[in-house]
Amino acid sequence: MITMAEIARLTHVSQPTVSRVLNGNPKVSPEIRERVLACAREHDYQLNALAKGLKGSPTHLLGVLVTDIANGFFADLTKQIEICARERGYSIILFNSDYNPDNEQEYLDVVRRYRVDGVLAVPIRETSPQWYDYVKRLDVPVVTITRRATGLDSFYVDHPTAGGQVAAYLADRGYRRFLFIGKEYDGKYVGFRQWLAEHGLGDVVTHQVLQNHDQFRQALERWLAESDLRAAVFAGNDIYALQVLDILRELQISVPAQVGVIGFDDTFMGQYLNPRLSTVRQPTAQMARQAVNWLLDRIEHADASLPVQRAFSTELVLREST
Amino acid sequence: MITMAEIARLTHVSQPTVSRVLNGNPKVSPEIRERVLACAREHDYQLNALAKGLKGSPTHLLGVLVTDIANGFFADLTKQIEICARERGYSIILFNSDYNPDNEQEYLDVVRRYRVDGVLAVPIRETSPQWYDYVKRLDVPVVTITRRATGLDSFYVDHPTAGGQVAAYLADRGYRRFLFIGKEYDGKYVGFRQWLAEHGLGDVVTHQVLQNHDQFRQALERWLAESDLRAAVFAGNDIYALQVLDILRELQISVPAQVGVIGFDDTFMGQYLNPRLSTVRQPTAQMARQAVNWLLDRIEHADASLPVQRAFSTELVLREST
DNA sequence: TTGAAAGCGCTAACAA
DNA sequence: TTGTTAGCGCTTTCAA
Repeated sequence: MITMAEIARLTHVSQPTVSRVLNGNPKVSPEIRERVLACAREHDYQLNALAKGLKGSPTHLLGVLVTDIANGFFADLTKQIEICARERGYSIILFNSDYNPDNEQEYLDVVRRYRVDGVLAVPIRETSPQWYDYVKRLDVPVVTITRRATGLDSFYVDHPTAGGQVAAYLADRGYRRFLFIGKEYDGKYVGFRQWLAEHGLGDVVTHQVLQNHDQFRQALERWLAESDLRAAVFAGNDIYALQVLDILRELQISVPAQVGVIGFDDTFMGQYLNPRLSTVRQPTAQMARQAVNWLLDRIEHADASLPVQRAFSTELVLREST
Repeated sequence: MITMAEIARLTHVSQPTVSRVLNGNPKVSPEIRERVLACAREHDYQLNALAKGLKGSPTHLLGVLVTDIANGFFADLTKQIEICARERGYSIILFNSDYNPDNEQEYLDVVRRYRVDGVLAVPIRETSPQWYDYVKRLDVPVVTITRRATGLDSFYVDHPTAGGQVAAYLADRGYRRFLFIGKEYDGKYVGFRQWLAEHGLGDVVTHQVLQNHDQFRQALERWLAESDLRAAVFAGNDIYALQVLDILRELQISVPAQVGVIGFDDTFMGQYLNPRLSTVRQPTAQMARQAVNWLLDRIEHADASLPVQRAFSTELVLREST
């Protein structure tokens, strides 16, 4: 690959002059500019971003850390991030933590090696001191996305609030027993439970982790048999909801007539499912766009203002399943 | 961020000695090694990959170019690529071409700027001379994945063959009219049509591009009204299939009783749809793994053997929709 | 076994 | 307006 020095030799100018031309510095004579540009074009010159970055100038690389790119929601988020970053001239290094904190930590090291200008992350344990400490030790800005991390720039939807929103809706809709699919400490479940408790429904809610089909089918069957109050399932994400719908069909339980189902994330497929899935929409594109722009502003203006905590509101998307 | 020179100063050795220690060169005295390692650990040293890459040594960066990361199939593929690359110590720069050849070309330039060691790509126009020429001009190995590109390393499933496989299955299943959803030049459609033509069914097959719901619904309705031969829809990917199922439900046409539907890719959701989706499985993980390993072997052993064309076979996954 | 010196390709400061 | 020089952090000779 041809270098500036080489072009300089071929066009009989100094190498810094080539640099000036290629960087659009106005104070070069038109003839030299022409000669250099022609030569660069002819030899298909490409800047060596490594050499440039070495001199301390920005690498225009962003680290993007997500938990699981195969999940449609994060795939979509990543896509938005990539589009937005590209618009501003940045490329992204992608890393998948797979919900493993060791991977997460390793990645933050890798990211430093490549001297990325900043990091966008969906952290695993956003509230843990380790995450906070680790981020604080990095020498580049880090923005947390989709989760709220105290003391760090965060662009997120408030999961407890969203959980409460779902509870209110389901209760209003006449449901009187509730099953949440996901981890007990999931913010959505916390807010869901809390709303129900505050409205006298605290003893009719439980949760279940979805591990595999059979285990879950049994658990669901058992739960349904326990009572004949009108029941609703709140799935922690649309993928769980999809699986719940499938099992209910196996059990020949009709949705929403016998059991209501609501998901979370409003992934693409939800609108086409049978029955169409009620769910909670996160403003993915907006969140991604604002997070990227905020990060890049911090980078480009060496902005050291206080961390922002930007909460986005969720929106109930009501379709056929509730 | 601390540098080798800094560590050298602190430990009273020369900077190259620090380099030796950090690179595990055996010929350094144990005491020095200890001192240097301790200092590096204490100051949380991280190699500057840019400086290293500048010296011509590998960057351990791979460019990954996909058409649409938001499509579950490519999200899955990317995930597998990332896992496999990380196992061998490489990080990936991700690009989304969005089926736009301009983006594609731009990315190949960006990738050169960062001096990636190699590229894995899902090209848009894998058979076009432009793609071939562009790849040939790059000075790093490029491996084409999921598509077959003549003259270049390719790890793919043969789409025409898969299309033929689908045709044979549908015909055998008693279907007598066929609609393919996708572009006319799609390899799957080519093979599909060819098989049908060879078996006297060439005049009962057509195709339709899915642009938006209404346009497609009308087209589908019209097509269904044209004849009452037993009809099947072959969707170019599972996402199309999902939409076809939805429209058929709107039209109150039962699947598979009145119309059969088969998808392509075997994305995760297919097994949970109602009805469960028949589809064609690509061996994603295997394809990704072999492609990455092949690419890395080329890189690491400066292997300049002839291009390989590795075709993977697809597998019909028969569920409820046909 | 260790150090000195050079150089990768670029930007930035300073001179001319 | 252009060139000279230095230096970013590292690896790689070559000497000692």
